[in-house]
Amino acid sequence: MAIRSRSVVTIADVARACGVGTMTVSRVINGKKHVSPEMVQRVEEAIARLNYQPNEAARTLKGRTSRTIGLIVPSLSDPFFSQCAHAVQQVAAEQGYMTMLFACEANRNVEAEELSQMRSRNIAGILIVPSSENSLEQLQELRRNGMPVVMIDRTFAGIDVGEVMVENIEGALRATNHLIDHGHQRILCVGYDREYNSISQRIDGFKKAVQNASLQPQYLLVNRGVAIGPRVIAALRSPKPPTAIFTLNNVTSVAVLTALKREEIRIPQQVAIIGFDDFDLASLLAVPLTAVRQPAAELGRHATRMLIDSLRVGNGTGRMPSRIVLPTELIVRQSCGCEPISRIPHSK
Amino acid sequence: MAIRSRSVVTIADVARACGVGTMTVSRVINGKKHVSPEMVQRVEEAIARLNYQPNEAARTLKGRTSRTIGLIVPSLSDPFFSQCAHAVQQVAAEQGYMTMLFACEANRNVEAEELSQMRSRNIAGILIVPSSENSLEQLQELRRNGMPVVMIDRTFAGIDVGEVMVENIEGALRATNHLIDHGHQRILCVGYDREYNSISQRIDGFKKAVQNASLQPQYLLVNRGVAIGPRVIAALRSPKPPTAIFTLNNVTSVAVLTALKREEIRIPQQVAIIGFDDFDLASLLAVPLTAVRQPAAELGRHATRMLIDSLRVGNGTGRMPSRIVLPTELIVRQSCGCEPISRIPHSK
DNA sequence: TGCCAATGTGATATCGTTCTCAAAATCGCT
DNA sequence: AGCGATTTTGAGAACGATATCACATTGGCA
Repeated sequence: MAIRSRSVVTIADVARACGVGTMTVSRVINGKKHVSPEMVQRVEEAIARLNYQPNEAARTLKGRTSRTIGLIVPSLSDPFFSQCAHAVQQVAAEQGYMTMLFACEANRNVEAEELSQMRSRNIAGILIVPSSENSLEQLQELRRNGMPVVMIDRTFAGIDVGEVMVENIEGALRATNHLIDHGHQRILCVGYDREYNSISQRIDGFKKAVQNASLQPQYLLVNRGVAIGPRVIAALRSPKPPTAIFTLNNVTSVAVLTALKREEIRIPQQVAIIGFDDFDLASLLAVPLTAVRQPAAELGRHATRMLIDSLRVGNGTGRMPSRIVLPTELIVRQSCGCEPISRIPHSK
Repeated sequence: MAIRSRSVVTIADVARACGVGTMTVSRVINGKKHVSPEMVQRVEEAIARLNYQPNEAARTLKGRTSRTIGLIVPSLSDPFFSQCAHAVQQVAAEQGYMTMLFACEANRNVEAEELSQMRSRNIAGILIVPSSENSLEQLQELRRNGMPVVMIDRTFAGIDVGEVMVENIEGALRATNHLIDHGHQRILCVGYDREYNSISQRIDGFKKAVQNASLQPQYLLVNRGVAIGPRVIAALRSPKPPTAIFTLNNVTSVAVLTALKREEIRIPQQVAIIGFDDFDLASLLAVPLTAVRQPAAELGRHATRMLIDSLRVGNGTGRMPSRIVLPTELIVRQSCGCEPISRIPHSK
């Protein structure tokens, strides 16, 4: 025979304990004006004594918006996303917001379902690393209803959301140039097909660098789900094989490295490699990987601040004009053929 | 002049559209009995047409509990935790629960703050990888009020929460034995001091194996915040240096590997190493790391199921009797001195 | 036929908070 | 002293959903 007693202390209890009305207590809690100092003290004492905590559900119901932001990422197994999520959660917490976490596994249905959940839960705003164009319409609908939205890492055209990106073109350009500087003439760009504009931009950067050097760009772009390793090996066994590889993201780098290891192809002697997206263990690899570092945590931080700012000023229906683009950094290690030296910060 | 219109459609709107009372609509939504089939159809149509979604805040306020679980992890940068978090989120979503994510950075104040947030948000239950004993009292208080709690990876005595652990003792024993089988006589156990019982158990397993072989256990246990790399190097330069190292967790392994690399100490020739806790890139390292694999995702899955089960049956005030212990697996690679062979599954 | 049970439906109270508005008290100024 | 302006306070109505209870309507069965 369970007696449910969770969170029994209500604002009314506090009010009664002080012999005042609930409104007075409410005003004290919310730091409003028009309360006498002594009253503030008396109420605060009672709150502490009774261990009172406001019921967020009631507040949300009344105020129409919870102090909660939703974060949708494709997955947490990719350190890029988990670092980003981590930063989001931290900044949000600092600002008094909770983070509702969603990992959609790049599944459009899941993403859609999650967005719909957001609506019913009076989420204050949405941070999303969008996985597919399919949710676009739903996001637009949410925007129309005044929901602030910030896209991280990737964006889609035609929707007025906040955007926090990295300098993909410049980063890819810089990386490719580095390979060219090493004397490579046949460079293979490996990754998933132009799913997102971030990937597109990286491909564009690669192309630009290669063409600037009057070389022929080579591509190996596959669809999600296709094993990329064997394709790379095949390319390396073709008549005029690439002497260097530029991988478009984290998972691609790992896939390629794994394949190269299995086939015992030596880096950088037989093939050099630079990856877009750095990761913690890159320096401990058999051949430490030269990589374009994306400031994952920074991305998350900026996005969260942007979102919360727009929450504060506007009532949500305002536009989301902002766009932040963060620089990348080329971390030179040995997979490109360099002796390990230094970091080359990247600026325009 | 913004007109706020978010989520205007209420249950009353649906009721009006059907010319019925709100209770009828509510009954349809919640699949209760006592509604005629035609009415169900009519209401469901209206719901779809109006794109109605129930307001969770209102439901929570009335029902006293939200369909939301809280997850507290020390950090997301450790892949062990992020994999775990990922699994939690997935299982929860399948069961219709949302996941509120918290990363406490092993900061006791943050953890406390987060727990108190949980209370005010009518969280249905808590999953926690506890960071310190400090929150124990608070957790106990929550338990007393009927909040289901499941601890993951670590537990503390004297509190009746659900527990999902791995076989730490057996895993450490197995790993240490493997080193002993390689002929090592002086094995150093490296890690952070007995902060958690999971670490304690690993140390116990190590000790047991070493003593079974009539060897002297050697320890290098530091407090959090102390750089572990230099200490290891110092130990290796002592008169009778260890010939093998057993690291107690992920971050320790990485710290040690980094130090060994910097000092150009060769693995496994100069020192062999086995780590507790495997990670994705372990096989791509300069010397692929032999490690005890913990089923991080499984841990998260089991914990989530346990929590949600206890949510369903009890009204929360029941006891949380369960304890699940999952097996580990020794992944043999080359850092132990083996040629790369196979996985040795671990069973009692 | 009469009566109890089961079914379908809606009016109303309630959850805990904040908003609106009005009343009371205080102050400043002519 | 008089009067408007300001501060301090509280009563009551929301917010949107569900629980409770009451009221019809049906059906089964003696």
